[in-house]
Amino acid sequence: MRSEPSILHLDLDAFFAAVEQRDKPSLRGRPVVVGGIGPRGVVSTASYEARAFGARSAMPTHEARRRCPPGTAFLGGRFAAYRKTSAVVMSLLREVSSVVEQVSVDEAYVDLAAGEQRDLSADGVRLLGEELLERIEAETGGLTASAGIASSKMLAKIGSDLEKPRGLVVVAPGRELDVLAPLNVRALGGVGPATADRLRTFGVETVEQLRRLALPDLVSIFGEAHGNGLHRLARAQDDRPVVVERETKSISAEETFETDVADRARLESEIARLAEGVPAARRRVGLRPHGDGQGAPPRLQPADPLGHAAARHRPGGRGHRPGHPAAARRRRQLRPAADRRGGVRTHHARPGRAGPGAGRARSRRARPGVRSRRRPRRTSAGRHGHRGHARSGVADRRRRRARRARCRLGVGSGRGRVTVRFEGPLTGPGPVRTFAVDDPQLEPADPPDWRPEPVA
DNA sequence: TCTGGGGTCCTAGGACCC
DNA sequence: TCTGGGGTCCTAGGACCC
Repeated sequence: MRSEPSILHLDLDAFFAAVEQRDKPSLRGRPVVVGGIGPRGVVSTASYEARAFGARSAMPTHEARRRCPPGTAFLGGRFAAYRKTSAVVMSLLREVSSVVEQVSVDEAYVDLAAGEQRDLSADGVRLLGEELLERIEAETGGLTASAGIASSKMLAKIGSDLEKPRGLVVVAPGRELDVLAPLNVRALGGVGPATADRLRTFGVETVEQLRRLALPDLVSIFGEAHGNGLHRLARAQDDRPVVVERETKSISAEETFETDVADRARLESEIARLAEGVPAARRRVGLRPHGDGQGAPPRLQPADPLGHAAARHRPGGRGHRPGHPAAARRRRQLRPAADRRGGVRTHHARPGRAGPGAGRARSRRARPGVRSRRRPRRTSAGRHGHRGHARSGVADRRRRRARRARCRLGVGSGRGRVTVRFEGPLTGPGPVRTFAVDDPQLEPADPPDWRPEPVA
């Protein structure tokens, strides 16, 4: 936490919907919903008019249709237009400071303390923020944004959300805990539905109540990293720096089928199709290109025909003993009845390989699993200390059951391979099969002068 | 027919080694 | 030979974010 309010968080208001309303005057003043418009689509952004009827982002589109009146516009989205407008805003931010961390297409942090000396008093940064919001409005054709300015990223982000739309909140140093105390724990970054559910069982709903839980209790409930993170967040302890570039660590491709797919052959061909796009996507983000970038498309081949690995790690199978009769039965029974989603993911695409740009990447990467459970890790609510998981619990088990019932097709990854797992309800005969996608582009070394391409 | 698609990070636990 | 501690490497699973 800094001694001055020198971190600004900017968030564009109902961004996708606002771009649509700007470009199509007939939509102004009307409810607009942007997102997936298919039978299984979800809402990306609802305009404020649509929010008045209860439409929200992440809501299934059919639910938004049910809530909104006739005349509501449901749009699939024009991402090129959104990116173009976003670029205008980001360049305005870079005029304010050279240290701008773009978090997503409509959100960024700005370090006001970087570079030239400026007035970092509460009044000074308020004036700066006011001018910034005006410029954004003028240069984007009327789009509004909200900003929070505070002594940490956490408080800046919370501030930008407090008076949306077109809000500007400066959290004066020393006032952080007062701002935080009455908020619901969900306002804290890293507290999602699972953590909030779990906290509620301990009678904790607000940040103030969270602050009364002792650190050892939080750690025993949520584990080392998440427990420590919650303890710090509740006390407004956050010293994450604003960083200009973020390294891409994994790429994936995923699609939800319009209708559930129960046919194994069809499933395999869909996965193969998705997998073919992965090397190209990887090149696009500058992750692990090699040679001239040409290579054979990935192939699917059976890797573990009996599905032992998949069975061992099935949800609910933790602590499962391989010799147990129930385990053998479960192995025989594993077969998805239907899948609604397919996907392929690669990540940590070049573990342990040297190459220009790779040194920094490797040193920053927390290698999965390389971690002693006895030695307390230095955790912080900073870069990644406040994420984690909630163990077991009724809600947790309920969710796991729901996941199985949805027949999700899960996808994992490994060194130099993409593995595809099938998950489904434990019904019917037939083994689960794990497939490896051979990707020749993962192996060869980079040319010595290779540099990652900037992420678009 | 409730719940997309792109990511990040953390943790449990098995295999293996000393 | 047995037992166990401690560490590393890796996979799978889960929570969370926009």
